[in-house]
Amino acid sequence: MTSYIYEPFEFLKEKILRELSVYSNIDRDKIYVEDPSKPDFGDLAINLHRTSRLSGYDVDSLNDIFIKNLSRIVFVSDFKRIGGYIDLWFSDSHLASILFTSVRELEGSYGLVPVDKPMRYVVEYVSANPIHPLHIGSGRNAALGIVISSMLKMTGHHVETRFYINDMGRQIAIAVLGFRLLGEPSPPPGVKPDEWIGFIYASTHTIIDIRRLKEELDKAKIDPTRYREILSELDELVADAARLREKFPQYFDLLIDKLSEISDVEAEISRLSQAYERKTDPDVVRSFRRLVDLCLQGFRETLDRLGARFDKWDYESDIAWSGLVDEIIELARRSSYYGTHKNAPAIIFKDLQKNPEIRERLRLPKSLEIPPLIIMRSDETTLYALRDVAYSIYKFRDSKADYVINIIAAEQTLPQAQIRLALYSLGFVREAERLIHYSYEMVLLPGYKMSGRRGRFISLDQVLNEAVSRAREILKERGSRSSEDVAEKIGVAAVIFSLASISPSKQLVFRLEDALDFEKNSAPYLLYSRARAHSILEKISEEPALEEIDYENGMKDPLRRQLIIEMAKTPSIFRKAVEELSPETLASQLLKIADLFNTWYQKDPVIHEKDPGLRNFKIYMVKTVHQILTNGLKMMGIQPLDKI
RNA sequence: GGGCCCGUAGCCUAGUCAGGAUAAGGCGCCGGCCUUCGGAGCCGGAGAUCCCGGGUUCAAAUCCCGGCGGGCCCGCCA
Repeated sequence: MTSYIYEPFEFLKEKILRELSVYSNIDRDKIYVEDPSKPDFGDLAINLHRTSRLSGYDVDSLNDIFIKNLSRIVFVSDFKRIGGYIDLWFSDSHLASILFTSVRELEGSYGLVPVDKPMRYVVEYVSANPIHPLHIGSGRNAALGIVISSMLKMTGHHVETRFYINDMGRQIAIAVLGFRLLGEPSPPPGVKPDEWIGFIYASTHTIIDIRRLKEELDKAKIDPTRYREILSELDELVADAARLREKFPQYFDLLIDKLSEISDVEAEISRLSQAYERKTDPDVVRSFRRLVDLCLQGFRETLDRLGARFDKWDYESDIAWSGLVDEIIELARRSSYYGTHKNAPAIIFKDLQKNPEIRERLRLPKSLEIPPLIIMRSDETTLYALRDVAYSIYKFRDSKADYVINIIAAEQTLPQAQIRLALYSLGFVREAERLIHYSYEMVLLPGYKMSGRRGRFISLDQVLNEAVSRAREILKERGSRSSEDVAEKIGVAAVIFSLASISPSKQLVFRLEDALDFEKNSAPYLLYSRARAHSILEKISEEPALEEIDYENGMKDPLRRQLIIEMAKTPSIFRKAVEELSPETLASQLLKIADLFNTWYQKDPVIHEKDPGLRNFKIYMVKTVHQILTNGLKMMGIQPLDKI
């Protein structure tokens, strides 16, 4: 006999409503219930007005019918009409016994509701350009990707994670130009490879820009306003250059020399870029890959630290070389949506995007007008959007995916919509409908204007290092004797949690001091709460028998009762969080459980409880808290710590 | 100019999609506790025109319309 229930609260709620429906002869779906706004209003509230509208009965008749029948339901212990509501209370012993039985039978997985239909998901995330270290924005992306993929995995889906390596385009070519001019130097000792590449990229870019601006300055002498503008821009650039030079003067100066020998820098950048895309010059290809791989080496170090793991690393250039892009171009040419836009070959979405049904199915923003997608430049090289169409198809094929989730910043809403429309118009209807742009807003650092191409940068590494050293300090202050490893884990967890626990649609101002505020609303707080629960359980040698739990007595205390109710609801809330891909829902439920647990255990001894029935009850409460926090933290991509 | 996202106490956040009770939590502030199963604690308090204005509804933070403020996007860049 299976004796566990995945969602105890939902289970009882449905049981009660079905019985009530039968007794009252009103459809279950027409009885409208809500979560009461506070514990005084019961465990569940029937909204009489709403139910009246749904069922056709007037409020007073409904009240009479329900009041008469509620007393017949064994799972309801009490009920009360207050204003427009009938508030009802679950039978204490039933609720707690279902909860604890499930906790025991589910053997550590309480809180995780297995999905009905496991699906194959691809989660593509981070995918940062490999020309400078990861920054805090990539950190938000990584945190979201970690949570989304572990939520899906832990509830039974198959997940493949992918990192798309944007190794094409002008930016990389600029870095490669500088890299080659310097003789492709390895990072100096102690310098992280991505930081090294970031230096080369920013220096090259800045030197080129200074040179270009100086030429413009000469031409602008006749226009005083423009002249002053350029002058002030130049000032800023020179300051950036000075700062960059300070890092590695000999390399910086060498770069200036070498660049000055090139008469047409732009042409050189284009030459490199095209040689790579067309794979015409093996030496250039080798340089690109060497630079990109160096940078990725640095990325991996940081991502490993965060716990962001990737099953596949996909080079954009491999997609471009694979023939898939040519296939797509061919398909586009034959398509009825083919046309020209700005004198370039394009897919025109004019009529297609007016169809409201298609807009709905492709989840295109209501009034977003989507311009044509240009499929290649006039020099016949490809554009990133088209390569991305090819890559989307590749992801579906290679992973045999049911859904592909792209975790990509909100500023790419339009190109992402273009990709879905392009897929649709080329006949990849299923892919178009199942490609999900998981969008998130920017991360701002207060008072700091970041710029990768100027090397003005706070890297994710710096943020993590600060978080860890702050964690170390706090541990020391508290007299903890835990290892350096614990400080590392707490610091990293704090950063992940602070980046993933607020709605992705909201802009996030990242304040180091907030993320590192280990008091409340933070990973350290959750970890600490779980460690307490863990240590209580460690001190208990026996496994209490479920039959020896005094449920009635256990539920008499309002603090205990409130925690029990919240814990019985948790699996459903977690399930909702997974269905809606909503890390913030997960985070706030975890905080709620931790808050209730801390408030309760503080004044109600568990181990020292004399009454055996009550003691067993409390032990099971701690067990339940422990499981919920363990599983919830794991879904957040945070490994629990038994000792802090 | 057009579009997308955001606006909830001094500050941060949940609730908004699926409208319902006195708008929920945290930080900070004020006052109190001292009983460490892990004090990173506990109790109490003050603090909100839910950006503004209209509309729909018995009922609006939530839905609709119009504004305002902030961010972002509208490239043969990625």
